[in-house]
This record gives sequence, structure tokens and C-alpha cells, in this order.
Amino acid sequence: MAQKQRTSIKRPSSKDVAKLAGVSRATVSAYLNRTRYVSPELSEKIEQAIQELHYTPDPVARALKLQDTKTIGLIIPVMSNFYMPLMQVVNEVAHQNAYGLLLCSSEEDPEREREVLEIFLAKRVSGIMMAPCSEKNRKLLNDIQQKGTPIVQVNRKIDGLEADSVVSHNFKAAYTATEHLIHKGRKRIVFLGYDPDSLVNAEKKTGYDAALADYKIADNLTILVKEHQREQIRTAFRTFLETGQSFDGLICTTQGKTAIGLQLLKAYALRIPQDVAVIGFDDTPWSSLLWPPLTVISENTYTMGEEATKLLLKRIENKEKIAPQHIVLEDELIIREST
Amino acid sequence: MAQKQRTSIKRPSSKDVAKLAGVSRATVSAYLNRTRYVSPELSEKIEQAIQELHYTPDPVARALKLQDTKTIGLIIPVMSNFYMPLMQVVNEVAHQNAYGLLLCSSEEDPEREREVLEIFLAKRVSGIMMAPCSEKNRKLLNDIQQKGTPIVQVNRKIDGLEADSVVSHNFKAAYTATEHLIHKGRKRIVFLGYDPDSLVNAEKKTGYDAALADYKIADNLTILVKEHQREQIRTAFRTFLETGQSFDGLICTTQGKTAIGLQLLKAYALRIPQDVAVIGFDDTPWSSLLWPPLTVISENTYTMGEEATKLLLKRIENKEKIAPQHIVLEDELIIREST
DNA sequence: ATGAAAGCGCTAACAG
DNA sequence: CTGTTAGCGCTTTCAT
Repeated sequence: MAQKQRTSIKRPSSKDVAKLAGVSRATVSAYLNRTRYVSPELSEKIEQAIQELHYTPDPVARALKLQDTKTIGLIIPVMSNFYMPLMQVVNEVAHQNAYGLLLCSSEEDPEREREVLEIFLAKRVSGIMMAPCSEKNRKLLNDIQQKGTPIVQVNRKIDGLEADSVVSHNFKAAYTATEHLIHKGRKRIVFLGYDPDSLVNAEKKTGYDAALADYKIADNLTILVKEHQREQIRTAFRTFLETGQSFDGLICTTQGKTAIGLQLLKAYALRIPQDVAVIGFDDTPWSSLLWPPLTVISENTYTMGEEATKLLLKRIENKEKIAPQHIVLEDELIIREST
Repeated sequence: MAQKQRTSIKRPSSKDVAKLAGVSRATVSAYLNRTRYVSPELSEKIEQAIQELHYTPDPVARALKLQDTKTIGLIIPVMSNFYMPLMQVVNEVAHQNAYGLLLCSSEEDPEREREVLEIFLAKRVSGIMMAPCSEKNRKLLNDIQQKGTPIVQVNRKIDGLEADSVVSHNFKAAYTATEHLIHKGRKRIVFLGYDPDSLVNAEKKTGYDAALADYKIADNLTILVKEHQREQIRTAFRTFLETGQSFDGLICTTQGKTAIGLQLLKAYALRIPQDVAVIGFDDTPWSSLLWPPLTVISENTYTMGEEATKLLLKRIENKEKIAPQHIVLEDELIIREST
């Protein structure tokens, strides 16, 4: 009764093929998976039967037997445009290699992340690609790998975790951004905004701090805010603006923050770059069309995803354990007129 | 050997639970699914056993038996930011209702769309949400529904197909856009760009044509181009610009085209809106930050996804067939300084 | 009210 | 070389 109501004839099984071809199901399986020799004559017959019945192996049954669904599970912390290029490649490469793509966001919540991991595991994904939202699931991730499901971290990584990772050099990127502003003569640079719980963001913050220190700038104007809460970012920055503290530089660490930052600057009639020079993270098609055209740190999310997917697929196919690889991509400073 | 290498003890099955609780697997199943009465005493014992073993039912096995994976399959024509809000809701609502999300893009290719549909079907998704890329798979889609897998179309719909749909009123939107430009005194309005194979795009084109006709404007400046080819759009528009045809209005039918259109206008030193008034589709956080701030038709993709997901879930749960629902959302004209 | 047993469609030992 | 059989973990008649 819970069985799905299917009006038509149900799909053929390997049994049907076997019967029609006059062989055993084992041989059909062998033929399909090239798992042992099958004589040309039988192969021929089987092939015909398959064609005739329009047979396709049932992936669910196969999954039950093999404990693997040929699916890669992708966990991103939040559904934002930033991850689109990533999803694009993962989807494409996965599809090309006959893998499916199971997607879920953790909403920056470690508890939910754990839940999703467990669901993915239960669903027998072949491997997991994820941008971890904290260090909290370190142990779980380790266990998962140990038990044989490869994990590759992308964009964010948990320090010391024995799992592949491909990330941007966030420290350097933020350092470069800050330095660039300093070179432009800015001394009161605000960092919008710092989320101590976020892995990438913390790195960026460190880069910012380091640059400030290296150039002997004492004023550390860090605006603290939970990264993923749109309205909270707005409020935090507005609050800062209301205090009337003077500043002449602004670093926005994500696309979302950049948009909000620019909107508020505009609302407060602050001129860019005369009053405040601004630099954002992530280059988008809009960056050069803004007024003024925005200086950015461009992260190559596409390449990130590409490397990560290749790595993951390699892990899935070659079960032998080799030391985790850690790829770090350099970001690019694109100077436009906002600084 | 193909079996996954799992160093640790394998996960407990309902059999283990049954044994530990001193009952039969049937009872365990009954307890879990509330599918028949189970005495409080046994329930108690079973619950304890479950806790003790950390048992979770195996979704794959369940899927094999039930022919359903509690997963919704999402097919989008292309991985673009436009679909992000959609994915956001689908993911969220699906997750809340304990459904997984399987994602794949059709790359605007009907053949690939067919392939993906077949894969999803084989994988026993509970339902399919899709933005069809052409009318080509009409028959297949019909069959799929007939056989019991609900489909809801989103953003794009195949005319006359017996499947739910929730889309924007593209005709009206384009009409409004064109009319707005006309009211601004523009007479030579270019439509960038027309892809006859694209379902939405064709509707937009019709709206544009209709407005032109209603206002007795003879010059139909339609730039033909395959919608999803980034470089082709650029080339097509550049070619148009090179011809030196005069024009004073520009309608860009997608985010991507808007970005490219603006970039080229800038490159050709055409002033907005003095030389040419431009209106784009889709409001983004950047729209108001561009120079000049961009007039747009804002489509509420989020709501679209929300309605679609609700509809799909309803179809999945209530197996009785009711007539397909067709929801059409009104778009909003947001006037800024580019027109 | 519960248990025993069959079966979803597949693969992989084990025989022959 | 190929067939027979068991079993992956679950649900569901059918019996009791």
C-alpha cells in the first residue's frame, strides 16, 4: 500500500534479462560490470535482451548491495552566490563521471552540519565535499574518513584535520587587501565584519591584523558580527556609522557584506574613494559596473571546486590511503577605482 | 571486494534491534512506522534497544522496498545565480520535511534533460522540480507523471503539459518593461537577446513585440542569441553595436545579459540613460549600486521556489490526482535612474 | 497483538 | 566459463 502506485508495467530486472537471454542473472551482472569473463555469444544475447527490454540496472538495489550510491554529497554552509561556481563544477564533473549530487546547507550551524553528515552517511554517499562551518565536528569527520568515506574540505578547512582540502590563501588575501589600502594612505581601516566562529573569516581577520601590525597602525576597527545574518550585518555597520568614528578605508569580507557596506556608505553620503576607500572580496560581473568600479580580491571559486572534485573522485576510486593533500589557491588583487 | 572497506563494526540493523529487544523485526518496523499497534511494553523495549545500539533505519534498504527515496530531484537549465534563491527554499523546505535534494543541471540541452530525468527516475526520487529547457520532453514528462512521479515546473512551463507550474508572468513583465521605456520617450528599443528555443525568453519576446505593436512602433530591434552562451551574447551585442544602428533603449532579459550589456555600453562610451535607457530583469543587491542605479523587473524567485516546493510536497504526500495547478506570479517594476 | 517468511533487484561467494 | 544461492536491510502479507 505504501508501495508507489504505478499504473504501467514495472521496469524490467536483471532477472528478466537473464530469462530472455537464456542465462543466469550472475552472467548478466558479470556482463554489465565486466567483473568476469563472459563469452561473446552470451554477451551478444544479453545485449540484445537488454535492448529489447530497455533494461537499466536499478541503482537503489545496487546501492543496497554495494553500500554505495555513486553520489557525492555536498555540504555548504549557506546557499549564497559565492558557492555557485563551485556547485557548477561539482555538478558537471560529477555528472560526467556518472555521479549524482546530493546537496544540503548547514546554515552555519554545527549541529545541523552533524545531522546532514549523518544523513549523507546513511544514504551511502560515495564521498563528501564540504565547507565546514566550525571545528566542532572534527572528531566526527575523522571517524567518517576512518570508516571509509572520503571527505574533501573546500574553501574552509579545519586545522589539523586529516582530510584533503582546497582553500584560498585567506590570510594573504586579507593581508594584501589591507596593505593595499595602507599604500593608498589609509590609516583608519574598518574590517567588516569579524565572526570568530567562522573558519575563513578568522583567517582573514588575522591577515588584517598582521598587516596593521606590520605597518604600525594602532587603530583596529573591527566590526564584530555573525557572518551569515544579513540584517545583523546591516545593523552592525549602521551602528558603527552612527557612532561617528572616523574611518577612511573599508574591507568587506564577503559579497553580501560588500553590497551592504556600499549601500550604507551611499546612504550616509560617504564618497568613495575620497572619504573612504573600499575593497571587497570576490569579483563578480557587477564589480566593474559599480560606481565607482570596485577594487576586489578575486577568489577563483571555480578552480577551487574543480580541484576539490578531482581530489574527491580520486579518493573515491583509489581506496588506498595516501596522506591528505592540502591545496591552497592564491587570490588576485584587482585594482579599480574604489581605492 | 567492491564492498566498501569499513574498519569498524557495521551499523546495526533492525534485526539487531529485534534480537536485543526480544521481538521480531516486523514489530520493530511496526513500531518505527506506526504502521500497526505495538504494545507499550514492547515499544519500551524496542526504544531502549534502539537507543543502546544507536540504530537508524537504512534509507537505502527502505528505498529498495518502498521504491522511494524521500528525495526531491531538482533540474535547472543552468547553474546561475538566478536559481540560487530557488535552491535555497527547496533545500530548506525539503530538509525540514526530511527530504533530500538531488541536483543536476540540464545545460539547456533537451537530450541531457531527458538523460537526467531518467537517472532521477531510476534513483527513485519522490518527485521532480524542474525548469524545462524546451518542449521536447513533453511526452516523457507526461509519462513520468502518469507512472506516479509528480512533477512541478518552475520558472518555465511547457504549454498544455498536465503538470503543476509556478512561473512569472513573463509576457506582462516584458510588456511593462517595454512600455516603461516607451513612456520615457524611447522609440528604438533593443531586446537583448532572443532565444527562440527558450521557453521564458520566448514569452518575454512576445511581450516586447506586443508593447511595440500597441504603441505603433515599427522598429523591432531584436538581437538573436542562444540564451546561455556567455560569449555569444557578448559577440552578438558587440556586432550589433558595430553596425552603428541607432537605439535609445535596451532591455536585458537576464542577469547575465544585463551585466554584459552594461559592460559593452560602457566600453562604447554610451551614456545611461541619456544615450540609452536600460532596464534589466532580476533585482539583485547590486542593482541599486550600479551607475546609474538600474531600473529592473524584479522576479520573486524565492516565492516561486516556495510555492513550487509546497506544491510538490503536497503531490508527493497525497497520491490522489487532482487537476494540475498553475500559479503565476506578478513581477514588479522597480524604477531607478537608468531609465 | 505479534511472529515467520517472502521479496524488492542486485552482486559475489562457491560450485561445477 | 557459467549457474546456483545467499544476503544487503527493510516492509508486509499471511498465519497464529
